[in-house]
Amino acid sequence: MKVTGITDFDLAQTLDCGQAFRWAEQPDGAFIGVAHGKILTLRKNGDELELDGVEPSEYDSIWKRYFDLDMDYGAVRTELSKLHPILNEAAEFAPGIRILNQEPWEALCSFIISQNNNIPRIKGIIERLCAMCGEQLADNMYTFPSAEKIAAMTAEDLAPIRAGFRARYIIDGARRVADGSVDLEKIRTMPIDEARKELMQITGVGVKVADCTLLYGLHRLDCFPLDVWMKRAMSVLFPSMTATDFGEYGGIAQQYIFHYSRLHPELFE
DNA sequence: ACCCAGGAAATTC
DNA sequence: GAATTTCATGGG
Repeated sequence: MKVTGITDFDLAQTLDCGQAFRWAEQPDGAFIGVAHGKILTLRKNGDELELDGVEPSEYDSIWKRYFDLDMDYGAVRTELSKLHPILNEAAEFAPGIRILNQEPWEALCSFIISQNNNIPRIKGIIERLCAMCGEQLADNMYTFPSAEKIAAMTAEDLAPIRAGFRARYIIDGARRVADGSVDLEKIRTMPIDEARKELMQITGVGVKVADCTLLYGLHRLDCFPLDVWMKRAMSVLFPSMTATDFGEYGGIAQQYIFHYSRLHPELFE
């Protein structure tokens, strides 16, 4: 199906800005990925979004929310741009970024894998994890494995995905999610400090991984994850500001700044 | 050989 | 308690 009137949405900016790891750009500019247990192929032409093989009912129940298409990012950008001229520049650099509503366990697991790691290798580990434990949908296409499936495994079982020291963190996270001692849907509506504390029960989850889980998996848009890039950006570009100064949509500001910084490394030499 | 990567745990001071 | 080291793996 095709949806028209889509503004403030660019596939490359949104799907390749470091918030999600399972989308691949095709030579013709389409993006193919797996989410919610389904393969999806996307194309964008002007304000028209094309979703291969998707019925309107599925768009309404899954994909509209996944891509956060009900939120007015133009209005958010206008407000954020008032906070700082460099934030305005970062937002104008990639105005088509949206914060996805990823599945909470996938976000948690992905950002556990992300620690002290680089993005190409994060993607490789995740794809090997999906191939080993997920359900096959097509050639080389697998669902993201459930926490229950991974909870039944050991760190040695995961050795082939080459996650290194993160393997035992993945398993601890899976076990806690599977047995309910970490309840991601309860965490969704908790006060932010309490939510963070709950996630940090998991071995291998500190403040940064917790914040990424909250922002990308539970859509807590006030979370402002500080990784090495963001710490550099804050000290060099925003020395007068702190994370909380960016307000209720700070997570969106964070994504503009992260993406802008990553594509302008010369700013930090 | 060395340094770094969307960090956090383990150890030491 | 705060500062430092270690943890696998792979690429530049």
